[in-house]
Amino acid sequence: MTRPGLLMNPNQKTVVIICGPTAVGKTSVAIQLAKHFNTAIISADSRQCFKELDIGVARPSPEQLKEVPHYFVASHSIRDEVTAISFEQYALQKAKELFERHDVVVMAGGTGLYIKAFCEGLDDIPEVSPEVRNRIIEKYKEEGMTWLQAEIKEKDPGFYASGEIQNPQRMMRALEVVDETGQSILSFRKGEKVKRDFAVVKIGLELPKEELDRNIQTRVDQMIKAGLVEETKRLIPFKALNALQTVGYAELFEHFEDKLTLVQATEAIKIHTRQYAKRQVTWFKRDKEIKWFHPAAIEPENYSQLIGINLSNP
RNA sequence: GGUGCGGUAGCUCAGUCGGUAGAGCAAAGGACUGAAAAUCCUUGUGUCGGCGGUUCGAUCCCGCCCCACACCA
Repeated sequence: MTRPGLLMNPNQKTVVIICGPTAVGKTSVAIQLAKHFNTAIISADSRQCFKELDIGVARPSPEQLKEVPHYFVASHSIRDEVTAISFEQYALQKAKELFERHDVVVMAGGTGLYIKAFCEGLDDIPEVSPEVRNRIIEKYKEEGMTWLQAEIKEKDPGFYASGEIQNPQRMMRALEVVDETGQSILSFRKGEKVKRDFAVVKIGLELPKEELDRNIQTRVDQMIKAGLVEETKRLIPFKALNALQTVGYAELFEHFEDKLTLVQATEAIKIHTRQYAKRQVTWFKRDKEIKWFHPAAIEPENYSQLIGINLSNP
């Protein structure tokens, strides 16, 4: 049981993170694990947290949710502002509460930035007032990239020099920080990792590409059968919200605008989901702390070995 | 059968007044610190339908053929 390098203090509280691309099978692995340790799951998924989004974000079924308590699933509204920072705070708070009664907490999800924020924290950057933020968004809509680039070049030449001057989201973020604080966003980015008072074990799930592609195809077809079109139709009034800039919904909005047939939209969802999965893999592969497994390899007999902890449940 | 329009990258198409060609999408790889299922970066790819002719040179002009679509019979 004791494996050098993997062994942790048996008394230490541990978060077991199940990550990996969409449709790889995180949900059921996480549930298995949580049941084994008689604990709960904190989701790390930037879209499953919205109660208005169900089919399109592959929310765990009511039966699954009943098997194990889940947090950050259907817990927020699409009108709420959910960000990496608010997730960090939410998840840390939940973990703290759960550790009062459990030694292990499971976290499962595909949003790499959220997991990173939870494990290492994000740099402290002063809050930006909504007025400043909205003014920049409006101005960008009117004047476009050229304006944004000129603004950044003038107000934050350091950021301008650092690249990313084709990326409107990053530039707007940089701009709002200088406008708010008078300082470059770079001056706040210390990149220091916060030490948490719990241990973290990161498990990545991976499948051969062809198999993952097949899962994605099947899943998208099932979503359509399960009523994704109707779910999306109800959300048309909210399509401008950030929460709905989401694969599965965006394409169907286009369908409702007669830009795509239903068949074309379904095809587009599959393609965009594949691309999303690829981006997730690129992100997670960079994290050398993640140990990778085929989902089927995660079974009760191997838990302690895989996870490298010797915890049985109280 | 006749007329018209077309056949160019995996797909949709642009283009070359004759000097072997290019966008979007897809694909592959990558980045990522308060929108992250978002946003952005990099990179291929072609017997330009076939066979002949004209020409120093044809994907482009000419002829024939094949295929698709539309209309007329």
